[in-house]
Amino acid sequence: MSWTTNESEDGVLSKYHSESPLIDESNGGSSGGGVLLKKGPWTSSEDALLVEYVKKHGEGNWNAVQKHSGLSRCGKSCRLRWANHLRPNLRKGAFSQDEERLIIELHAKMGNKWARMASHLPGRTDNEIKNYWNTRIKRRQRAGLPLYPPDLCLQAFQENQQGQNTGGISCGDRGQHDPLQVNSFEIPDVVFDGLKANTEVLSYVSDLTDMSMNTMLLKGMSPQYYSFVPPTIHRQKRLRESSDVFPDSAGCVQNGFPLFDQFQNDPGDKVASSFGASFRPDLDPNKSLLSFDVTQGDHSLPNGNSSASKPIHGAVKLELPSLQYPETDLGTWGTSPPPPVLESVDAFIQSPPPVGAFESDCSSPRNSGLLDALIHEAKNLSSGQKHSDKSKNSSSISPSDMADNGTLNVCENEWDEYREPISPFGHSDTSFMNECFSASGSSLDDPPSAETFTGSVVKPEPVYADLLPYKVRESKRQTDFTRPDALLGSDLFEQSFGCIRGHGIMTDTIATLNGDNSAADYMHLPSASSPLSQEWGFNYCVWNNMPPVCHMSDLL
DNA sequence: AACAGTTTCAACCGCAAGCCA
DNA sequence: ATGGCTTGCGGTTGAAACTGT
Repeated sequence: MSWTTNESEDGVLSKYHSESPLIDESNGGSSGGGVLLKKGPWTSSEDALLVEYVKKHGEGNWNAVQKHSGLSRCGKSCRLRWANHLRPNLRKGAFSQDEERLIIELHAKMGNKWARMASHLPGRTDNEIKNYWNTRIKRRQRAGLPLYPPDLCLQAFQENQQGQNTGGISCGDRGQHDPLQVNSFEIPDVVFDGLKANTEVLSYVSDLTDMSMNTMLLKGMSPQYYSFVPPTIHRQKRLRESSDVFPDSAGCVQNGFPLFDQFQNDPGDKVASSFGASFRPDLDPNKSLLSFDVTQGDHSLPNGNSSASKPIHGAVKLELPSLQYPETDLGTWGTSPPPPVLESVDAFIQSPPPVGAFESDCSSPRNSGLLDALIHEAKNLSSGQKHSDKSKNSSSISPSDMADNGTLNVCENEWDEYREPISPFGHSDTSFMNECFSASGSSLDDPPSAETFTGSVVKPEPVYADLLPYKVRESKRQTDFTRPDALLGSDLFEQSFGCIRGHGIMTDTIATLNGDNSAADYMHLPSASSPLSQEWGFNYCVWNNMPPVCHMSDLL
């Protein structure tokens, strides 16, 4: 138990430990008289005093609590205790599914505006919501899942388009929309809070109409694009992470296969290495997004075409919108010392690399809700396609690099075959896979158990059952997703992974994770001997967009 | 059972806005 | 206009609880 004087409320002048939960009022009752103020956990007697005080005097004037109640707590502490624990009508316990969904929705809309979010969740405190969200971020990061359900992004986008079509921008939280009254996963005014009254930014919103969501999602808008970095991350921290994430020749960026670094703490190490070994010989850097040549520490390519851009294609594809990191120096990518692998992965998910071509065109709605970033990214992609020439000579990645990349086209074309016909945008493969592999859960937090490749247990990620694409739902009826064998043998699985059949990656992966050869049986595949080159681009796309290899652990 | 690693959550801190004298 | 005070907010910390080995 620590104590401090209230001579400086925020600056602790002295601390010491005491056995006594409460300080004797005789120590001094004046709030300005250097009274020792207690810190740390509240005791029930303190709570009682505070409750009694509020009953008598009402809320507010918290600095007076100490005077009138004998509590040796600073006003701030009293207010916090009251607000978070003592006030009536507080809802305690785990968030319900509806609440969780609402939080996600609200966060997409507001960003880290915990207090505002709390006002939409009766009985919940900003602190609770904040803690929940931070936990969620960690979990989803670790699992390699997007922060937001793809549908949320789509919905935001559609809302935007509707706004365009009806001659106006859907403007943010106007204080009228009460999400509690929204039946479904509706986010009518999501996204554009930060765009109001900013014509420059709005201009890119209009550009959005040039591209479909399909384009956005399929041409490099991998799921990780909408696992946007939360704005909670300090700029300085972002910078550090951004540089950490792009060490020179080592690691995720270099090989363009970021998520697979997660294998490195796992027996799946073998998988990671097998990827490198399997693919390198056949890769054509001009066609593939990836470069597995670990010798490319200078980011140069065999064809001499590019510098930093090509090898990090995959990274950029996987990354978050650059708009939040315009200040990060691209040049630092290759100079920072290699970070710990897992940190790297986490940071990689969280902190996108800056992309010069991206940052050049638009101002960044940095402080807006996270989905703003998606829109921003979409605009960047769009504009990048329009100005491909400009970026070709750039040392940084540009959207056109991605757009021009034949692999992506392959990816898109092939994915069309697998695209969910009912879903308006074919449903991202991420959601598809996420949902496939976690579809057995009925609760938002109740999918099958998942383990990360760090070996630590990760709380399963929410499943948005009602967001399941039709095909998945249909398949779900016929397949027991709680049973890996059933899933692996199902048509759904076949469809999902059919794209990567033929080269044995999946087989190897599963076999590795299983520690046996059963995967080959499940996959009905020839094993690693099959040619890779034709399929690699699309394969990569699938893996790229697929969450997470980690999710293979869900399967197994 | 003991230990270590991880997660959760209550509480603290610093800052900023609003109010008022 | 200014400075002090109060309140509110968002980020961070650290202890407790939990889980795996």
